[in-house]
Amino acid sequence: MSQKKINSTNTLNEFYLEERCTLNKVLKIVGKRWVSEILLLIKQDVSRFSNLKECLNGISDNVLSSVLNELVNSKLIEKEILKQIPLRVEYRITESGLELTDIMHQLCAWGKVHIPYVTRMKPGFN
Amino acid sequence: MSQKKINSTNTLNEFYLEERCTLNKVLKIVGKRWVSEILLLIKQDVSRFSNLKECLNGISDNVLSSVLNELVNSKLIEKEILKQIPLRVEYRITESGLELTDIMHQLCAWGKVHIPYVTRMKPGFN
DNA sequence: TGAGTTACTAATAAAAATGTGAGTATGAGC
DNA sequence: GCTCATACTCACATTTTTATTAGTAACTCA
Repeated sequence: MSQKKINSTNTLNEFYLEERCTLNKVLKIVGKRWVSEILLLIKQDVSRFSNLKECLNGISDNVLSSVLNELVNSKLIEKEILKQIPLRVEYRITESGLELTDIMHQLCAWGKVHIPYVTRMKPGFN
Repeated sequence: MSQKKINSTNTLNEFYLEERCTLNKVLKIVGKRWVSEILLLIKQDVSRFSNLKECLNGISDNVLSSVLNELVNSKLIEKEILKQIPLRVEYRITESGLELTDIMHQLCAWGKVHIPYVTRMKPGFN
């Protein structure tokens, strides 16, 4: 994994923005790849590691695991380890996470109206 | 600038997610560093390159320029080149961008309630 | 002619995000 | 004791994102 260099301009800029407005902290969490999909799947009761993996074509164990950890850490989901054999773990969305998904749905609705007109930069263009 | 490798798993995963849900396209645009700040500043009539730069401690010309281009490209802002000497350019938020900022304010309000409880991963932890 | 200003762009470097493949712990069942 | 399954973790490689430095175009004013 990457090690952060505490004094790099990159990290300083990140801290600066997170101090400046909470929105930047929020976007730092939900703006990462897979995060919103995983949150929405868990909301729809896809609650297990292996089920999530099935639903997300191409995600690797490592990445799924790390996103789940961050979501637990951010209290958007909860993790329950069931004393079963074989080992079984369930993830569930929290009240806080649920509120966030409401806003994400609005964001998505906005996108459906406005994104068709958006041409993303072609690779290598910018 | 970076060149995209069309067939890298990274790029394929990105396309997969953008196909899967518009939300991922939206987050890909607004989840980038500086983007939300710049959009909100332009909404507050900070309309010129140099003024934006003053407001954003530490942003470099290159980065500001590339974010502005992407925002124009995504039709969240408009660019007007004024026939003045010295050269003067003004950016203004569009109707679409304005709608987006409404949702961003909600996201920010959510963050103010829930983020205090969030401990971000320490550098090097995950 | 040459310096100054605004609003950039290009090449490249540094850092972080993302992905790969192998390995781990637990206990069941053969 | 060996293999299997689930749900991971770790070290390392790849790719993208972000930042740095230098330079450009257009036009003014001295």
